[in-house]
Amino acid sequence: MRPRANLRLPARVRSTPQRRAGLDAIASATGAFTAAEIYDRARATAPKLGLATVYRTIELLRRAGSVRPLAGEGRPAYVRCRPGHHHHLVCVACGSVEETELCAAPPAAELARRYGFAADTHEVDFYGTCRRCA
Amino acid sequence: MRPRANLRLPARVRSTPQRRAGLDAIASATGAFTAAEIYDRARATAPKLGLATVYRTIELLRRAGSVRPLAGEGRPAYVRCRPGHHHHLVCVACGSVEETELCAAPPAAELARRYGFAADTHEVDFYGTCRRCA
DNA sequence: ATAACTGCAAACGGTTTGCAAGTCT
DNA sequence: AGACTTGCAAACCGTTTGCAGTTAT
Repeated sequence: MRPRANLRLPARVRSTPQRRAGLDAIASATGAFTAAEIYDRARATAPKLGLATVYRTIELLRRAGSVRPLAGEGRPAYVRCRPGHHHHLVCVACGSVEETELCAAPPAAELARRYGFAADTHEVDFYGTCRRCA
Repeated sequence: MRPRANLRLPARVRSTPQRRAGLDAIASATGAFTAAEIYDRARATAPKLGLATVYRTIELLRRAGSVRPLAGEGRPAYVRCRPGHHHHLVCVACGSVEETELCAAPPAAELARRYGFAADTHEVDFYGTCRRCA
């Protein structure tokens, strides 16, 4: 559980029952989630919801920075997150995802100096066992 | 081009023409590569090679730590790499991939203290522009 | 001799797309 | 009214799998 993230649709899009249902399902997700899970959950309130619409809603939120695809091990999944720089602690036991502002990235200046590499972004995900699954 | 990595099959597997072809194609890859690219390239030397065999060869090397799936943006791909702890600098312009041993990952102790999280592994990939594409 | 390996083709799972019908503003 | 959104079903893409035949050891 947890104080639910304030999750909103981007400015210029319409508010439809389907989007609200998807949004609510994502807002109440506790950890990593898949599109199918959101689909199942959201259909409780919007029975005729289509899976494609769920994907479209996720994409909407991804562009807004409120959802990220999770790259690592196992099945593809997404995480709800706040915009801005942070990384994820992914529990391989229960799938919960916690955010941390601790950043594993060497400073860009160091990469530039040593490799001539201009880093735009980086992806960092930690995989391990969370407190409750320990 | 570049000094080619010494890329070898794991100990207990058989050396077949198909595997050698796949192995060579991977060994001579300059940056990130897809299974389909390896397939195309390897068929020059092993015309009857099947795509499934390419995947099986990649999996072999992945388990040996010589190849990693690349998570980030864009199409799925793999990178050849040496075993051991390191991260990747992925050029979004040309697709080249460089390894760096630089790692500023927060020490496991810090994650444990702050989040009760026991980190097993982490994935870090940098996306930006390499020296030549600057 | 035999266990490992291969190609093929079909199956798979997640995601995307084209389109006609419906809905928000 | 008009642009945006939706559901549906089919298409897509990368990957995996079952299997009968082949090959390295």
